[in-house]
Amino acid sequence: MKKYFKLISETILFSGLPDHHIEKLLKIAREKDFNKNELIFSEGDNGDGFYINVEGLVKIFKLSLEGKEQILHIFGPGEPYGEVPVFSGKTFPANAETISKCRSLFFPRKSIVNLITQNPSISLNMLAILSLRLRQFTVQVENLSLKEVPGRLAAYLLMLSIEQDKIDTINLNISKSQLASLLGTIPETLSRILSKMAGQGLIDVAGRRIKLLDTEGLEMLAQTGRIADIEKL
Amino acid sequence: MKKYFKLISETILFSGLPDHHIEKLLKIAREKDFNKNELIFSEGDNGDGFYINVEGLVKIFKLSLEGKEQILHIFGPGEPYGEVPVFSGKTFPANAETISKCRSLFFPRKSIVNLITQNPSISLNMLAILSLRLRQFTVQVENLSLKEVPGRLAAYLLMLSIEQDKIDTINLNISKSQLASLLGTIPETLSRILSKMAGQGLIDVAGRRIKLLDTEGLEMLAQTGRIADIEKL
DNA sequence: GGGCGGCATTGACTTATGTCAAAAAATTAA
DNA sequence: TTAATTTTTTGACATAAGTCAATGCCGCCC
Repeated sequence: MKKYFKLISETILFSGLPDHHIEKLLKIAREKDFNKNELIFSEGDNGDGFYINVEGLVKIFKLSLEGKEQILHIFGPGEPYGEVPVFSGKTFPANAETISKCRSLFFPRKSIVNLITQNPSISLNMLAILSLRLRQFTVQVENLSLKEVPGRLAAYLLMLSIEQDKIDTINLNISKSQLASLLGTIPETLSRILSKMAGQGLIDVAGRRIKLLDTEGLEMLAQTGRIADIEKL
Repeated sequence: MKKYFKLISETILFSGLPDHHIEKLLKIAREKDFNKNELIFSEGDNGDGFYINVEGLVKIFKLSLEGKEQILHIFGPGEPYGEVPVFSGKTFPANAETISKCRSLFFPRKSIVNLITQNPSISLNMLAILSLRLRQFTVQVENLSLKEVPGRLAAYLLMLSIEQDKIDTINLNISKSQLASLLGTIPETLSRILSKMAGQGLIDVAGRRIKLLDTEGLEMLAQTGRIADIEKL
């Protein structure tokens, strides 16, 4: 488990924690490996601990009765997930499944509650993480309710370009159908909108590689969220 | 401030806290009064503390550039709001405005962070509150993305009927245009759907008083979320 | 109590996005 | 490489929900 020392000590959750504490933590943690497209937990399950992802991508999502999927988060290495039941005392509010081959560390509920009780800085870190996640949710609700799909897509592309070094050619780390599910739409609609935006000279699409040709225009689209308002200008 | 003792000691946040602690808290708190439709804070403002509402209703909402509003929460007496900046270190992610004449208690950041540092049970309470709010957001995203407006409305009505004593005649505590904004739609659409559902014998509408005539049907509508799927049966 | 202003409803119309089906492209396996 | 499976794209069509505008309704305040 020593191999995770660096990663774990650099996570937001455990940053500022003295080394001997982190070593203790790593003794408590259980390594869990998952194949691609493997279910980690389901909505309604009881959660007796939370995870920190160390390798691969995990998606957190809701399903409708007809099978439409809405992705809530995608978590990469270093990010914790599945904490809600630990503190709320209720079940998981959504499903978790791997997008790729994955490895996560599992921390049992008891030990994390102990740690928080003894260590105020951890509890403040955890409060910060949950607050940031609430923040993200306000953005997602705003996107779904107040922006049309092109606006959500533009916002996502711009976010990626900031995440990935600010170069104007970005790489989707997920498939287009997963992206559709993240943006709250379906693959057909996403496909049409990608080619429409390419036709307008905003982007250039080549598989998972997307070149941002007009960041100004994309920013306007992301802000207004509505096609109609742009075409008025 | 003594008059708030009972209310504060019964909030989820401070439940289990010894009396002398609550008295200390009430000395720290500042009483804030607001008129109807008064802005409490705006998205992007710095937050140097959080609030507990004691009287009236507060809405937390996002605004689009064109002025469309999406309500995220409505908080009544005993509920805390505005905590995100306290822990995330960032600004308010949304706006807060009163729906009615209102009174809230304001707790400065410093004293609440102190309290948490000294009192692990408070920090666990706060973690529980934030976790429950994350849970609510997953439901809101699900509603917006996977359910059509009639489904969201049915779910809301059923929730109200549980909140309000389980009697089958419920009372909207907000105006219909505010309800539209909470459900992620506009008043015209809500109005049409209310009369459509009345026509189908699901409900009976008289101003803000709504009688649930067919809870079975409403539950099905709330679950499937899509009109088309119901009409197939 | 009467007029005023916000709230709610209704109608005609537009549009963004979903549905279904089929073809094309890309990825994986054999 | 070829075959097989999945992902993506394209087309024709259906529809939920938004827009704009007008009217009706109700509570509120002078």
